[in-house]
Amino acid sequence: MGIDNRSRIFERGLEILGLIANKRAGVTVDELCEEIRLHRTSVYRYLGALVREGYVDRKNGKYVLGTKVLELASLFLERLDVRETAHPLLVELAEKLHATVHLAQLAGPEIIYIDKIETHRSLPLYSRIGKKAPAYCTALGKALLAFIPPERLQLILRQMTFKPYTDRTVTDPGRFFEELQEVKRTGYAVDKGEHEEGIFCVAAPIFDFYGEPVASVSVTDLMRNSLDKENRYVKEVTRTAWQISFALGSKRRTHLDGGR
Amino acid sequence: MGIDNRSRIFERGLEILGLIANKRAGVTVDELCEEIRLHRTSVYRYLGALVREGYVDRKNGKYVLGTKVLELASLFLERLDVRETAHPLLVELAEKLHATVHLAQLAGPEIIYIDKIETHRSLPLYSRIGKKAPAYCTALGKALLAFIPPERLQLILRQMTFKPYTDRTVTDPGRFFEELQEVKRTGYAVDKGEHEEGIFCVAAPIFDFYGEPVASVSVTDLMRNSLDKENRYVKEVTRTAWQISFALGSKRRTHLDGGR
DNA sequence: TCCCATGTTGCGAAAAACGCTACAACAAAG
DNA sequence: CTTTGTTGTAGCGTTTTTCGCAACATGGGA
Repeated sequence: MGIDNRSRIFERGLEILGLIANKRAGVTVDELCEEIRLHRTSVYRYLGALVREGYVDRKNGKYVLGTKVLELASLFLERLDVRETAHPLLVELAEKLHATVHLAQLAGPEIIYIDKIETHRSLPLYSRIGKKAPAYCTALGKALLAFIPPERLQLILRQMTFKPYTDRTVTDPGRFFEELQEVKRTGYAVDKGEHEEGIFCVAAPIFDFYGEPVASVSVTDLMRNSLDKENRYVKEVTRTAWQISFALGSKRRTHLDGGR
Repeated sequence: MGIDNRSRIFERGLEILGLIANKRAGVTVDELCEEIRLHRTSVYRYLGALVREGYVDRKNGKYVLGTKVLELASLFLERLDVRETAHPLLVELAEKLHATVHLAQLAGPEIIYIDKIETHRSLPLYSRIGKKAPAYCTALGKALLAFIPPERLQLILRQMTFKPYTDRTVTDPGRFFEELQEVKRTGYAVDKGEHEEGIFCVAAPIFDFYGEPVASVSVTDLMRNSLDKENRYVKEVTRTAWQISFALGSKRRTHLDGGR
């Protein structure tokens, strides 16, 4: 952490950019002079650089943010990989709960695991990074399906065949759809041995900058668990999912918010 | 047009920010030194300011864009009333045509996407909000260039380099100018695989209260389409553009009316 | 251990910014 | 039609800041 005050001019320039950003209606040169206590001439020179580089535009004699900031933000988002962002938080979650944690994306009517964190106590499971599993009988899948746009959901439902993996697997489309509504309402999904016998999962969706569900995170344990433990899983998984969403720049405040 | 080279330091700082933005994997101090031919010490001081203000973060010893750029971009988008006004109408258009819809602004000789609506059937495209594309080979760009004041057009034309993206890209300035006249006459622009191979676009300009073209709206599809479908796209896109213009208080009755 | 890459600090020479004045272009007011 | 005010440029002496050098930490990896 370099606490080096020695690039004052550049810092002041950035400060001016920040000031302009925070005035939605635009700002005049004199207002800027007032705020940073500089001579008009000097402010013009900062503005010249900002305008030349595209960070600031002139609109009806006032200065407003330019398109360059959008361009940078797009590059910032491009670099943001859900997996990279999520990983440390997933490790933290796995360690806190002493259980296996998964990260998955939708791939048609299936999910694909894109990350997996095991702890010393974790169970031998079917999953592996890159492996696929059906979406309709996994918590990870349901957490995602519940939040995608209705048209896309319909499309995916049509591609699905509800094959029973265990005697708890939901195979009735109507009942499945109802379950998704419940997931949408509560913000998390569960799987009680619907895919693998005796395996219990809780999952929550992760939203990106645009409010779109891009991945989901889950914790896995044996089914013979107390209600207390189950509640703790729900709480921690949703918390982690929310943290990841936040790190991705999501604007959602709760799972009930609409996208965008 | 302030041609005042006198804020070199600030400008150089912004240049450094731009360099960092364009390296997705992050950049080291020495790489930056190389690029701008400055001593390592100085670069550190610029970076110090950028990190302090949140424009840049350190990630594994490399420097990458920070969250501040996202923050500014969201403020930028918030200020755009075109976008807010247009959004519901764009969604409607996308649903009606089952195709991807874009909203863009001019940014010098390029366009920048400020909104994008996808449907379940939409194509995987290169675009993203905040991303830029050349104006001369996109329908969105041509729809805007055709309606800006001649002096401004001349200025922008001088900044353009006509690089061929596909073998259909128009690279002759004279022919391009003629095409703009045609766009001005008909009120809409098309792009038949001039930017992305096999991609077809129709765009129409949006005018604000003062009759100035402030944005354009487009619909995108594959090129293998019937003339009927093409005509439908033209009709619907221009209709939506007019609705948005109207909502912005545009006084134009047709695209042939003069501005102001 | 030494080495090399990475990051921090002190200081003088050199360069840039600051802010003064002056001035042009334009609009609104008198 | 002049006056007054606003907005943006330009030149230049003075003052402040930066630049780049060298020296100095730090902290792995061969």
